[in-house]
Amino acid sequence: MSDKAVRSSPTLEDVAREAGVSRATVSRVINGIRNVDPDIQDAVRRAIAATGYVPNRAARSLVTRRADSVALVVSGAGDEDHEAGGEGGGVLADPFFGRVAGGVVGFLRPRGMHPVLMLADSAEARKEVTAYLTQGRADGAVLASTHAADPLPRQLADAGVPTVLFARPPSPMPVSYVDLAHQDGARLAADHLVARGCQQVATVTGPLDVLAGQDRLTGFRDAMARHGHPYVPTAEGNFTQESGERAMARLLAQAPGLDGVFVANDLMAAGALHCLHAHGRRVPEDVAVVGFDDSSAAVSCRPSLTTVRQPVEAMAGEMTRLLLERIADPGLRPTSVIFDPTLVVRQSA
Amino acid sequence: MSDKAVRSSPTLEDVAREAGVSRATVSRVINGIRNVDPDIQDAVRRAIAATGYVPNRAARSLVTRRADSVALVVSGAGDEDHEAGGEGGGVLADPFFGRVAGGVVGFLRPRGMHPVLMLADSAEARKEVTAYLTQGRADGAVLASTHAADPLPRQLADAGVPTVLFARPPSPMPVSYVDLAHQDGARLAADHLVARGCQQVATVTGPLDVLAGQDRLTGFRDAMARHGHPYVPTAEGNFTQESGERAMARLLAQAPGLDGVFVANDLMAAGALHCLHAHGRRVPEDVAVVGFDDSSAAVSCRPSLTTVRQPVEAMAGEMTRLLLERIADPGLRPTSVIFDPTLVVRQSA
DNA sequence: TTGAAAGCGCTAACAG
DNA sequence: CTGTTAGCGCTTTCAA
Repeated sequence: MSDKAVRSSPTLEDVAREAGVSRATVSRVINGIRNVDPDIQDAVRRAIAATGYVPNRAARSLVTRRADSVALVVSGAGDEDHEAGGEGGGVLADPFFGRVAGGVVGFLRPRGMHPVLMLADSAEARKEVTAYLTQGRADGAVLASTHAADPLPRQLADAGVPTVLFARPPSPMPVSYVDLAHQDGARLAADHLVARGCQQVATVTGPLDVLAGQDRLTGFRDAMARHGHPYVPTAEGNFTQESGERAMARLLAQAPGLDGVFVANDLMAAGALHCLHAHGRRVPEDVAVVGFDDSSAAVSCRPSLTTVRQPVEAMAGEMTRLLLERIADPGLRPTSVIFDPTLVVRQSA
Repeated sequence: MSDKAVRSSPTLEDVAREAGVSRATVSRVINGIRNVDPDIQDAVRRAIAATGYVPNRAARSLVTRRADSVALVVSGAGDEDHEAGGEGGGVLADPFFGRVAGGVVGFLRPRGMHPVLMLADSAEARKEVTAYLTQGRADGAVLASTHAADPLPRQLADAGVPTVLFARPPSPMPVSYVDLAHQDGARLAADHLVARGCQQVATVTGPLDVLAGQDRLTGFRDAMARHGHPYVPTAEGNFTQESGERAMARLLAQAPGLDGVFVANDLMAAGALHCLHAHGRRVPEDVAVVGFDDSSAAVSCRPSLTTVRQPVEAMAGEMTRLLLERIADPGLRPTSVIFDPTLVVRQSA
């Protein structure tokens, strides 16, 4: 036996000894710093392989003051579910967050990073998120909020935490974000409905206290006005399937002769489809329906949904890229990247 | 100006000076070690508040050799999607993983922890996961696999990483897991179908190379046999909605007179509903349908699904509890916890 | 019950 | 181009 037991993993010191060089040199090789003799690099690499060395992140973080990690925060404004041991499923179970997570992971993974998943749906939870970031356990955060009034973006900005948002913040603040050209998307829907000959169109809107909800409505209204339809019946939903079903019923009562409807997201559109079916209206023969998002709901509906596609994964990827950029260069000024929607034509319109 | 600029966050040293004690004492107070004079404790706490001290996790990890963090790994066996910058949305977008994530976060958050989200859907990715854990960046992993042949559980076990699986591993290995009593669930479905008077029942199975798929089938068959129906027509699906739709069509061709069907998960059941509707069969009048999982699909279907509930969030929470237990006491022998399913009656049966 | 001191493994000046 | 050296902030014996 040697002086020390074989336990624990090898350190830089061990590799250095094996390679017959100093710790510093090994460190340089590992961190890809040039100015290292190629022969020595080889020797070091061999030594690393021989010892099975893996760097100790904590030690590195301690000196670099970087966690080499980012947080993926799913946030709400409410004070809903508290610790129970099984809550929060609701928010995370939303396929939308799955897509965001997929985009974030897709970007991070090739770079050897993985996000820390945090749920911030209460004041308490938001404080924890801020504390976590402040502690330096993650170098920054990508944040997707469900509610417009979410105070977390501002909290993080104030705390000096590099942050990138999904969607423009409702009140101006110096923070980067990615978003979709919602109005353009709504216009796509309007143009399609008009092009297929709809004479009386209506719309189920999203919650109007959310920017996306507003923008999709105004975009749709403007486009319809340009097509000579200044008045568009509307009914507000809250992005859930059930609310879409109810809103559609109200629309039908309000405008029995409607032959086209733009629903501000696919989930509500699925609800609208059920309502229409229950009322004996055929889709798309009697009523054409256009959704928004191109979520999984769009393809599982019958008929499948013609919808405005939001490239969520790409947006989440870009969000992550922006974050890493800011982390690397904290002096950077906030930016925004706006993505263009596209129309996906299926059966419903 | 003092000797050093005000930059950077305060350290233990600063707190100690402020409180007029030593670093060690402050450390003891922070870590809740007894044998510290109450008065001094107060002084220290005041000093902590005054300085706004937050512990540096990296420094702590360096000495404790604990990351105080766990990984939530979503794994597959395939070698599908590679780095592209937006992939992986598929797996994570599955509401099932959302529920798992919700359960894990629900358990972890009250304890001040947050999971690192990792996707392991290629050999490359699996190596990265193993490396990450081996590096000690996380103390252990909760793992949910999509495919039965996933080699990751074994890899982690071999690497000595504390691991807890969702679902029993297909080949025996010394690892803890939580699972559902699938056969009991299938029996619940059979009993319900028989009780409501179905004479000719069939079943759409899950993929039969997956334990859950097998168990649900054998459980259903056994129960039906006990009810005097030794033969049950079956069609295999792969847990996707589309496969359920196709399998249902095959079943209809095979047994045109069927009046009851057990579908091994809700997604396929939704597909079956569409197929039945297309064939002019009313549900539940002509054909009663029972699903499995009680996922969000179950309530968004029309008619809504009577289904066997799998308490995913609770299972994920328990999985996390087991993991923390193992991390705290690595000597512990592997255990398993089996949850009981319940029947949720809605409209389809 | 408290303090002094010795590192944990790594990076980053600074010499050579 | 490489080695020496000094910590990063914290926990933890070991004495007092």
